[in-house]
Amino acid sequence: MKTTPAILPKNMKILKDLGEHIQLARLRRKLSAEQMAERAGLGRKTIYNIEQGSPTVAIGRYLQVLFVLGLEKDLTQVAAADPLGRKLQDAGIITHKRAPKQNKKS
Amino acid sequence: MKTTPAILPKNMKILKDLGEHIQLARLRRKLSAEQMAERAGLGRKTIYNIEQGSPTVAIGRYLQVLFVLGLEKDLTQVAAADPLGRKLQDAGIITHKRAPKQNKKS
DNA sequence: ACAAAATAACGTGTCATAAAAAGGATAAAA
DNA sequence: TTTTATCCTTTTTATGACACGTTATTTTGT
Repeated sequence: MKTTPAILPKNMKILKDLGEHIQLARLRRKLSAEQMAERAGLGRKTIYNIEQGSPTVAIGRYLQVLFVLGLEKDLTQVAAADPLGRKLQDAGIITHKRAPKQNKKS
Repeated sequence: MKTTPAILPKNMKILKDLGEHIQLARLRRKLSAEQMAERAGLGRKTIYNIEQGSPTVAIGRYLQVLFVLGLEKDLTQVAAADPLGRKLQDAGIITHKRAPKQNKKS
């Protein structure tokens, strides 16, 4: 019975901060939680959960909210740069479509 | 019967791109989807869904994956700046903890 | 070096179950 | 009075386990 994987406090904070930023952005636009819910096509409670930084809310719903705020573009930056990955790639030049085989058995 | 809210193609693309970026980051690290699943504490199918840009995957699971890749910090940038919101705020200076009353029903 | 065989990674389906989301209700705060 | 925090219940949905065929990569044989 795999349950929701434990999320480190450090990572919870990331979501909590994200929720706070979203709430502040909403308030700056003078929108009530209910108005936000309507415009995003979600329930009031989901808005609440998002602003609390709940890890269980689907990313699509976060996106709907960000879209109402006009902030959806921010998501395009996530995982886009990956400087460490580039470095790792430089070490082994060839680009694959799949991960290399890792000699699982025998 | 509120179902999953329709997500605009434009927004779907954002998620699709995010998924691709995550997959590329994984491949650069030479991790198989299964290894990623183990490290993130998720199923391989969820990894697959994330890399396809599924809007239904919980943000906490995206976060777990980003954390394995060392890219979780990218999320801290989302909704953090809000230049439009600042402008709007400048227009009406006062900051509230709640949205203003909006005369709902006469 | 080249082709074929071996094997691991991947795409995708089904199904049972854990979990998300909405709706309603209430109390408290602004 | 309106907005917000939070609880509870029910319906809907996502997730993980398993499985199977496909495809990429590596290895083996010549």
